[in-house]
Amino acid sequence: MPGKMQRIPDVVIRRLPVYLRYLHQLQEYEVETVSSQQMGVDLNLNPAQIRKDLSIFGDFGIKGMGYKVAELAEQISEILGLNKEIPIVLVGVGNLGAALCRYNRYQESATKIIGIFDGHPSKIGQQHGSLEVRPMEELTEFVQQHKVKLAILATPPAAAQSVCDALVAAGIKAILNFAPLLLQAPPHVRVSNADVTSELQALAYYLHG
Amino acid sequence: MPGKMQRIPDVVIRRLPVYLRYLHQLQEYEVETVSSQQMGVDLNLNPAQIRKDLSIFGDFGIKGMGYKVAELAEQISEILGLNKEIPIVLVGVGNLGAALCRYNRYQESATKIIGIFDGHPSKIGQQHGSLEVRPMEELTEFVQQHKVKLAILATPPAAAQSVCDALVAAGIKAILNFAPLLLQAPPHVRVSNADVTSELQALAYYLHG
DNA sequence: TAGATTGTTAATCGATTAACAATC
DNA sequence: TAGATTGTTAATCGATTAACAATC
Repeated sequence: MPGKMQRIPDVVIRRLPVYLRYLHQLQEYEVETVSSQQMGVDLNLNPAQIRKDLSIFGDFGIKGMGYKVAELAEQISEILGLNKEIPIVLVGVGNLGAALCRYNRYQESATKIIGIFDGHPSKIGQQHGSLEVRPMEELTEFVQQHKVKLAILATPPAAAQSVCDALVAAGIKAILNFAPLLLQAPPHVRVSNADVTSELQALAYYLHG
Repeated sequence: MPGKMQRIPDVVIRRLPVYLRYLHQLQEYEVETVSSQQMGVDLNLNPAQIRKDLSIFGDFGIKGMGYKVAELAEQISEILGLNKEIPIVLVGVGNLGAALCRYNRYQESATKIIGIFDGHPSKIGQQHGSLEVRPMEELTEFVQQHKVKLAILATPPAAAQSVCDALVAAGIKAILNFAPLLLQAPPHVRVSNADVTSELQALAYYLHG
């Protein structure tokens, strides 16, 4: 669909990592091709939806045959921009932050935490894996020097908005926010909320009803 | 709207905790009433949507005046079932699990982790806050004895599906899944995915484009 | 009362799904 | 070729938003 401009819904973008992980799994079992029908069964999705999602980005399938697993995985990686390493800064090295930090090392994903920051003096210099906690004062320079565009925010809620502002000012384009509050950020900065308490509260609804 | 039966979209349920937190914030500032207009501005939502969401559950507002903050917070808590403590079991006490465990104590929310479990022998008996890691063998009995309906799954992906099966068999009704894989669960069990890698990969898309 | 704001209906918008011609 | 499965159009479904009568 060359040249055709079109807004891609966020809900589609959020399914791409799901497809990608599934394809990687198939690769482990040395499956070479897969149909949208089969994907639909395994992922609990409508096959037409899967085909539609994929066809937004190109004609990746082969009629009568399905999709080549390795090729499709490659294409989705490319769409998401995962072919090169994506550097991340993490701000707030508390319980959760430290866990994410260690978690980071075992994952083989393009996204990689390369700098960790905390506002609390006692934390500065602490070692987490191969990373040392840096003071907030170094944030802007670090982000700009390493061309970091993605940040994880895991501070206490009281500090979150000012950290967010600092990240935005430093040129960050997207934030994964674990702090339990609604961040105010300009429209060109994408914020994704991953607050555990809210998730649990929403699930609580389904326990009665 | 007494007696009127209607399916409530998940997207509405997921907004309720957002409203609730906002109302709690207003309470801290001793704001007594709030209009959907004001809420819309502060939460970046359409006021009509907020009114519609709330009116599904009852007539909580006062025409010409707005909503009483304390009363609305109470109502939403009730809708979500947060008026009584909601016991949670956490399975998988790795980095993330342990962090969630400690995190748990500082939050003042109705949802509370009361039992933590791990399949790895070396972890059994470890203390995390006031909780001691229990062996998987005790899971079913614990869940049933304490009438636990909500679980957090934070095991490595290889163990996740069998843990999920065990949780379902024990009578769990909802699972917050941090493991990076798609869990297969029966329709009466609600699964919410909170996989960090997928979140980051989706955000990666917005860094170029 | 006059002004403000709700709850709700109707209009709009957007996403999902069914259906099928194209074609491997 | 016959069977299978894509990419895409059209139909459906559902969620968001605008508009406004009801009313505090």
